[in-house]
Amino acid sequence: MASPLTPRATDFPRWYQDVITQAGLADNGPVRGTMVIRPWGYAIWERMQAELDARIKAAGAENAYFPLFIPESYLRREAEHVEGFSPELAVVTHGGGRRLEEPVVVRPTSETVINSFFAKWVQSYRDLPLLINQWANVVRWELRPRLFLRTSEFLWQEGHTAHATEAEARVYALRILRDVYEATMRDVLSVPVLVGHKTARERFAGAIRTWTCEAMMGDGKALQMGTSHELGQNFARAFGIQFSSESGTQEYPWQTSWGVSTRLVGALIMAHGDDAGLRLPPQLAPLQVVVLVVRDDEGVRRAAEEIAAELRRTGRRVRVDDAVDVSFGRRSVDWELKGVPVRVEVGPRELAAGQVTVVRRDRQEKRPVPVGAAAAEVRKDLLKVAVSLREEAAARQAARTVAVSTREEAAAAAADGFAVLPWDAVGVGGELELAAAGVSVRCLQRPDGTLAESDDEPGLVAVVAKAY
RNA sequence: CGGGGAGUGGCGCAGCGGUAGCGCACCUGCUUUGGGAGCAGGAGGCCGGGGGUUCGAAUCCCCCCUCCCCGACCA
Repeated sequence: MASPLTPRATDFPRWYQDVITQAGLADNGPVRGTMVIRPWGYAIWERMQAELDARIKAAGAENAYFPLFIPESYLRREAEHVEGFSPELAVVTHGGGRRLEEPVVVRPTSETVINSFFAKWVQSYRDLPLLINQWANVVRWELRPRLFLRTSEFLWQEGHTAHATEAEARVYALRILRDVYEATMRDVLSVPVLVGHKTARERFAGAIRTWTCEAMMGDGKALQMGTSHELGQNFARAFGIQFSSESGTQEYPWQTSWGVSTRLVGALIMAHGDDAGLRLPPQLAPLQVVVLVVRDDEGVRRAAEEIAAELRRTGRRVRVDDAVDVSFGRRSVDWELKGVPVRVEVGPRELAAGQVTVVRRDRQEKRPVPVGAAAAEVRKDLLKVAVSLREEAAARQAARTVAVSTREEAAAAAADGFAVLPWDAVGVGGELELAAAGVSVRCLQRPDGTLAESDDEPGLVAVVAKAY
């Protein structure tokens, strides 16, 4: 039987769709661009949420919830913001069987509603900083949807903060970028990312500065995984947020906003998946270990249960697959598609020799392990999988990143990887030229990969790639 | 919105004037079970919609609808 997946080298986008279907991650919804997230996919998202939520709270933000419906007039208050979002708004014109006097938009993001309340809540410098996060769905009507990567409705987290000074806002935006986003991507998703500055062209509508986490996918294309924005005083002015300073003057606060979405699930698939399916880092895997009963046998079942029980006692997420009426091959393939990091095969033959077989999903190598040592070996393997997935992704990124010096070279090199060149060699005009070639400036950094103070700092380099 | 394709059981497709079929999946039974098992039996389809041509239309003609792919926007 052939693989249920199109090989990545044959057609990467199709492979991506195949993985989502075969691993049971999601289905298309009935309305174009909408997505049904199935249990296996949702469990992965829930774990991402939990990890992000803990880090967001550690950074001092509190969760709250704001309404789905926003008065259309709110969007218009910030000029760039409306302009940026108008093309993708879903607008509700009728409610309760009547035409609404003022249409309401389904939130594409919540800057406007949240800031209208910040105006009410912020009176004094003592009310600052105000650090709010919300988990919600948002709608941005998409012409070319792709499951998890670009859907008309998606789930995300959006943080919104107000600070007394520009410097404090900047520090907070960067703290979220590094301590929450970059750390989660690296340590939880096992996806190494480039952090950098967005160019004016790629900046969030209404922001004065946008920071980004960009990762390289299995086909060499870039994916924007998360952004953190400095909003300056734009929204504060638009929504009349003012506070009395210590010296008694009325001031506008400096704000930030930041978000990551279910797109992270797409990133995980494309960063780690192989021709056998998904490869999940143990930190996110709904099941970390499957103990597979190879053949129906009393002793085999007992041994499998014992290994599973020991792993559960030490906090691992384990399932015993004893569906022996389904062929061994079928079950192996299914768990590989789903990306379970480690599989233990228990069969009568090896058990007679006092052994079981342990298979790491990332390498697909089988090795015999004494029954008594199985649980301990599995625990070690789980740690190794997390590291090796990250290292593999980092190695790919390093191997497919080249330094170039002209826009022509950058466009060519970005065909299947990242091109790095002096930002001076691109410039605002050069970005249009690159766009015509199907590539874009993903971010600006200092040559050593660190973050620049601003996008006009001298000597910056541009990372150029094809983007999702 | 510009260019290109396609609509036929759950999914993927064939059939292109004679009244609908294949693969996978599904159901039942038996045999299997160490890498997507085999055999036998079975269920499931206003052939996208409307109109026309014809003795007869999934098939030919006209109109409409929808979806997919490629371009400009995008977490």
